[in-house]
Amino acid sequence: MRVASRFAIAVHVLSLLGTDEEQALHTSDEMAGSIGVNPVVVRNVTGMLRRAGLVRTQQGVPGTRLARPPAEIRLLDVYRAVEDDAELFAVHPRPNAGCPVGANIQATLERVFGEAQQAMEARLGETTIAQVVQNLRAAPRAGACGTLLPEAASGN
Amino acid sequence: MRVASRFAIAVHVLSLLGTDEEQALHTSDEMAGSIGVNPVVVRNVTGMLRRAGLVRTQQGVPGTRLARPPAEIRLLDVYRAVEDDAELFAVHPRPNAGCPVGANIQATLERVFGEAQQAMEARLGETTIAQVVQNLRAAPRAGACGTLLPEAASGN
DNA sequence: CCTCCTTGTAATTATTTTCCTTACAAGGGA
DNA sequence: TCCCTTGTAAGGAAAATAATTACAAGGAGG
Repeated sequence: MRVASRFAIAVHVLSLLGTDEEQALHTSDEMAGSIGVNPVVVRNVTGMLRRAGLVRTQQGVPGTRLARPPAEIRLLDVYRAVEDDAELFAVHPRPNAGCPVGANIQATLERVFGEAQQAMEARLGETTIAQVVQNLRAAPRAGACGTLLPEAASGN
Repeated sequence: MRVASRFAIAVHVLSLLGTDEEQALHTSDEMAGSIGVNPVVVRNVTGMLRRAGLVRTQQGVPGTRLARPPAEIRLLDVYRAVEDDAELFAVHPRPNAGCPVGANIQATLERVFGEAQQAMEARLGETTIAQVVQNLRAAPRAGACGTLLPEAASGN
């Protein structure tokens, strides 16, 4: 459990928007019911997605909609939208500069860790929201998200 | 900053052990001086590395040494030793099962996120401690780790 | 114009992780 | 036996994450 669940929530939001393009009205309350979190969390995530140009929202106007087709939204775009430029690996901050290892370990680790993170991000770049939606449809279950009970968000 | 710096510390430890195989005596205090952390942290990390079969330590006997050559220790081995089977990505725990998206999102996310994590781990599997040590030597600086002042760990 | 609904965002609190430190038992070597 | 080490539990500080409250900003419809 390292990458904040904000990323998973963002993918969930985009999946909701991508399942029925332009059809249903997706408010933060409605989506919060499907995700199981507080509506404010959804609004914070949609705000990040909006600043990244992935969705369109407007203050005062109910609903969130995709800014482009699901096939053109890669999970990497979503990741960067909600995680910004966060480093995946932490490096200890105070190695001893008087030691040959300590003096150079940070630069070396940043390089090696950066390569690993790039590999992860490259994989995220190969999957789109459209593929996620297709995967969700492959194992569908009945129910409508718009008729959720509020308790769904707080109940355990 | 998601993966705990424990991983970076573990790589640092193994780099120290790998720079001068079998030569110097590497106690937890001495390594803690190079890393800039409390010796207990080092002992906890070496304990995990020992249980993973990467180093040899013995209660009562000073020093830690590698259990196999640096070229045969991949960063992936180190990662697994200190992070165990931790999931890199968090998934929101309470999606609404009554919604088609909410009912299937967890399985889908676990698959997609798992692929991304695998890509990252695969990259870690391509780098060895020997390579890290070689990289450290490419930009050496004077100094000896064994003569460190204790303040190095707490000072800023 | 006014009311009602929404979104946007700041601020607070709670919960969980991570990190640092103290303390001490366990154990080998001189 | 003494002195050093490692191993580990336990406490607490600090940071990150999550959940919630509160309210300003703003469009839609009457």
